[in-house]
Amino acid sequence: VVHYTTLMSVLQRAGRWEQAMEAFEKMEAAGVVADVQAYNVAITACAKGLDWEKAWAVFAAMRRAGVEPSIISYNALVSACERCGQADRALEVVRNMRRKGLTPNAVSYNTLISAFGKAGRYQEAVRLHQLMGEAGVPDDVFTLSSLIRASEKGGRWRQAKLHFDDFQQRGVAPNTVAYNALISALGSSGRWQMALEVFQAMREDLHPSVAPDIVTYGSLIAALERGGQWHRALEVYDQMQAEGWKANGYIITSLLNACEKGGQWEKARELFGVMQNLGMDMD
RNA sequence: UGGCCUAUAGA
Repeated sequence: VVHYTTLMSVLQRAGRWEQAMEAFEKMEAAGVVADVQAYNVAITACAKGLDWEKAWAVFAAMRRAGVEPSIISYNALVSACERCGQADRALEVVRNMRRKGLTPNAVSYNTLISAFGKAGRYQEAVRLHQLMGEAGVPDDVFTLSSLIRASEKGGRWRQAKLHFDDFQQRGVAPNTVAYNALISALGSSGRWQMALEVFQAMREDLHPSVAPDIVTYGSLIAALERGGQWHRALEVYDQMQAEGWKANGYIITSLLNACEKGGQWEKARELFGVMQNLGMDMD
């Protein structure tokens, strides 16, 4: 069982969720009895495949087999709902969890907050955060990035910044993802100057867990593109390369859009060449 | 500490 579960875990993390499910079926066909962890990985694989119904089916099969779902099983099911845009169903799963005597933990709350944020239901996301505190479950950096993302949906860049500052003041140190989310939220609202400021603050942050990554640059370049700042976008691109980062599809597309808006056809042509060297499709 | 759950970028 451990070998199968390890294999499934690796496949699912590599995005090969279909193969992970095949391994699960092969395991059962081979007469190996699945344990909780094996079921949990299977549910996660379904979640990655954006198939909450299949996740639900695996969960039901687990119960039928007499295997007690753990809090992780429930959380994995909540995650499946979250990924499929089923916020209300996610909440229902957490209610079922409580009914079984399991207490929702930080992962449960964070996933719910993310689900409501993705659904554009900011107020409910904030309400869940409040309930989390009342339940004595400490919020963390996952909560923070989920709340920032929830703010971004409705163009609430001020709220995004407030969440960021609030967490920081309470001693929850932002990490790379939290900074990235904030840069993205500011960019969506057209606040490219502030996005640049946050990027600067990020570089000055002493914590080792806040090093800019490829998503940071993607978010910042997108923010500049939206603001019509093609020249600054290209500057950031140069800086990124100087630090050893290789462009990906997100970056190139944003830069192409930026150049197009600015009428920079020469630059766009260069980027086209880069894209082809990277073996990307040009659609 | 051999296997399981949550957050961030473009079109």
